[in-house]
Amino acid sequence: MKIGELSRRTGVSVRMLRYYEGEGLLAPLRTNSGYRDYGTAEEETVRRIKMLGGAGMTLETIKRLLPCVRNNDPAFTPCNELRKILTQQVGLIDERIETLSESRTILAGFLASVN
Amino acid sequence: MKIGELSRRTGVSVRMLRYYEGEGLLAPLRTNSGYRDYGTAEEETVRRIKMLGGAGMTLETIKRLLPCVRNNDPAFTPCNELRKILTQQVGLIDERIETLSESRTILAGFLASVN
DNA sequence: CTTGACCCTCACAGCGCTGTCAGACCTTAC
DNA sequence: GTAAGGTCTGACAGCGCTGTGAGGGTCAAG
Repeated sequence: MKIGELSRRTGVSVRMLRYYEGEGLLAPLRTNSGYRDYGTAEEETVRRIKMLGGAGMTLETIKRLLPCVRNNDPAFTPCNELRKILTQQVGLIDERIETLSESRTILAGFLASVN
Repeated sequence: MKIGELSRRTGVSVRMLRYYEGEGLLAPLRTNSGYRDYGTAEEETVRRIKMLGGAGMTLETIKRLLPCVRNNDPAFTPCNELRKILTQQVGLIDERIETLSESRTILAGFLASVN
């Protein structure tokens, strides 16, 4: 399928689909005239990228994760990197939450002192 | 005092001090030769900017907040905007934490499914 | 064969900082 | 007077996306 259709199906903008490719996350075939030609597998890949991105992952990180994901369908293939990356990501998120919580405390303190 | 000294005293880089000025958060005097000349009040302002920034605020937001802060010393002067802005900021942080928590849940789910 | 919808590549812009570099002047002290 | 160190302005770069626009092919239907 062409890029417009894939975009409609996945809800990912055409711009972003091309960007994924530039970042090495997708490698669609090309027609003679140069049009990108995506298969069903690519569609699934895009869905996963979207999902992982929605979980706050960088494309760079997703890229590292994709080899563990591309193979079979319903769940993830547990390759060596997988657990490691996921664990790192959770740690990263925890840090961010921690930072935000501290900020929240500070601001809430200010707010309380203004009462 | 000159910018270098202020930088040393506050721990804010020279670059950032100039940036604050460009954003309208500081307005130091100038010597005849064009050097910035900061007073004690400015130093205190920089400390506050740093603190509020550390609490996750945008310079833009801090700028709106400063008029409520500049006047007296130990705490904040409760001007009309103050409560409103602080409340907004706390709300913003809560949203971000919420988003991150959702991401965390998703990733933790993946991680669990890999076990 | 023309029109419209789609596709291509390349590149600029913006978010909110922050570092760094270039080219040039000022100040202090020897 | 010279040298070192501080300051000035201006501008480019990077983070990780994302939209938008220009300029130009492609494909299908009428």
